[in-house]
Amino acid sequence: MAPKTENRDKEYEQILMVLRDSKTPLYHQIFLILRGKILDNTYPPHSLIPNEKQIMEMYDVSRITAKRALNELADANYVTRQRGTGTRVREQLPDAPLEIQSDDLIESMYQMGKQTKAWVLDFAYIKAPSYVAIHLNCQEGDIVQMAVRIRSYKGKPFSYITSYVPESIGNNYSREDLGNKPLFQLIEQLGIKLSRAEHSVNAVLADPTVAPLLGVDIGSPLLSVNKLIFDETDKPVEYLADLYRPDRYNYKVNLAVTQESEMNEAND
Amino acid sequence: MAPKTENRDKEYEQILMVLRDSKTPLYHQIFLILRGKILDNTYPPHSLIPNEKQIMEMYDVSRITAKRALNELADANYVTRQRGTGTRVREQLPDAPLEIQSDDLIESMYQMGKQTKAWVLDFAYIKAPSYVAIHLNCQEGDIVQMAVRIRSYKGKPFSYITSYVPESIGNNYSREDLGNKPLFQLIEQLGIKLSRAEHSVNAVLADPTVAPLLGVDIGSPLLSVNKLIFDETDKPVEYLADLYRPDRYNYKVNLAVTQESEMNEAND
DNA sequence: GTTTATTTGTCCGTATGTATA
DNA sequence: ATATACATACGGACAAATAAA
Repeated sequence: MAPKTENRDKEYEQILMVLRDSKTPLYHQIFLILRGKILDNTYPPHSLIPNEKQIMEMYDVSRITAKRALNELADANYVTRQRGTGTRVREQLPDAPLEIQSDDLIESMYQMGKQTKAWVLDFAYIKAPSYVAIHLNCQEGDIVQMAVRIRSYKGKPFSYITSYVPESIGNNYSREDLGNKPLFQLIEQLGIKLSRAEHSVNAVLADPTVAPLLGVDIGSPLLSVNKLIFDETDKPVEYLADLYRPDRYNYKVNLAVTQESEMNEAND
Repeated sequence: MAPKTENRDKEYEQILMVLRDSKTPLYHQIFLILRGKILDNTYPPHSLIPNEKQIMEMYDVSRITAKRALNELADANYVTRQRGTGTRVREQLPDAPLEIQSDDLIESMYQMGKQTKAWVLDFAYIKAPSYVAIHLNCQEGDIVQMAVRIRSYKGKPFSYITSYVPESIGNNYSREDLGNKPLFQLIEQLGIKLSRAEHSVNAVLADPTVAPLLGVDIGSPLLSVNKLIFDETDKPVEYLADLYRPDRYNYKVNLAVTQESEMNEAND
């Protein structure tokens, strides 16, 4: 394929441009890329990751740099290296990311509350900004409770959560409550039954506000999940804007075939 | 809160550092940030987005720069501006991102095939790399069919897809077939019934290989979705590593409360 | 209906870096 | 090497439309 090889050359030029323009050492950038693929399960436990020669070609670096990146992974206990075999992902990973199956609404939120700790950064009653009012289906001036929390897993922060709740619901619990119990439990204690949620998942860059709080560099990738949670009467009771460190949290979904889709299939 | 104001100052220093180190103009960076929030529905249609003064404070820029970012949004038909009122998100967005509800396995893949076009970049039979073999539950040497495709929505590329399929399945269709029909349909034509899928969602940075193909800058955020698809006998038949432009694709999930979780609740 | 605050529009002058002739 | 032109970005000032008190 002619255009491909043509592109290849340009790509390689760009690799040099980009990787070298950064202030972080080359070997550490490669370390981060490979660690990312280990933590997101692209390279699952027990798999062989690219060897020194392949890394030399992929990133156009010297063998010294490639080797150092792999050795960093080994030093950090992500992989084991063996002469003649290669570099293999360990069974037990250090700082394995929190994995939560986002299949069932309550169960996933329950697991989140059980396995992680929250720290309330901000807690205030404010006039609903236009975009929050639209999500919560209320008026622009209406008072809503806004809270900003950091969630930690095994003592390390992994998510930055901004929540908006209508005042009528929010003023039944305190700032302290929010640090001790998951928001969904505080809401359910009021006799409100949650029924469903809409999640919209995106990728964004860490901005100067969240980067230091999550302990990442500005401009590193974060998973953004906007959640709108409804009660039994299909009224929105909670709007969340969550940001996650991808190396400390895995958003997982299980999909199945439903009855309907099997019918749709038949129609083709 | 004392620590917060203390952080604020540091943050602002960093804003200057980071935003200004980039070669792209300040007003365009702010344009991109705001456009992202419009496209991911953080700022839904008809909502007011931050005004010039708020943007001046948020990003520590002059009014000229803030204004220009907002005017770029207006020129691109994302918002309408009105003196005394503010800047409001339009009802009809140009280049609205593709939204697919990833609730049902078949339906979501069917919608993807129906609404988008695929272009096969690469098509080859290779020895399964270690990490692919583990996902597909086969041996490391086994032959698998690897294909790389670009998917476009309304003529614009939005996803970079790498697929791995066992040889026994893959050699029943051609490279051309793959450009014309969704992979899941080609597989189902062989009498294989798909039953479930595991999705793992993450955020990554565009590397020099995918960036030009998706038409984004290197280092811009991409949504990464690793998909493992199983047949009726729970054998993995397809492993996909997908990368999406977040401004052209919205990954959406609907969660509901199941019977089980209501039982778990009762146990607390 | 009047006043006031908010928000955008328009204009000035200045400084800096980049690209071009 | 020099001069010119352009885009970016800052600060300040005033006008006009809108909304709230």
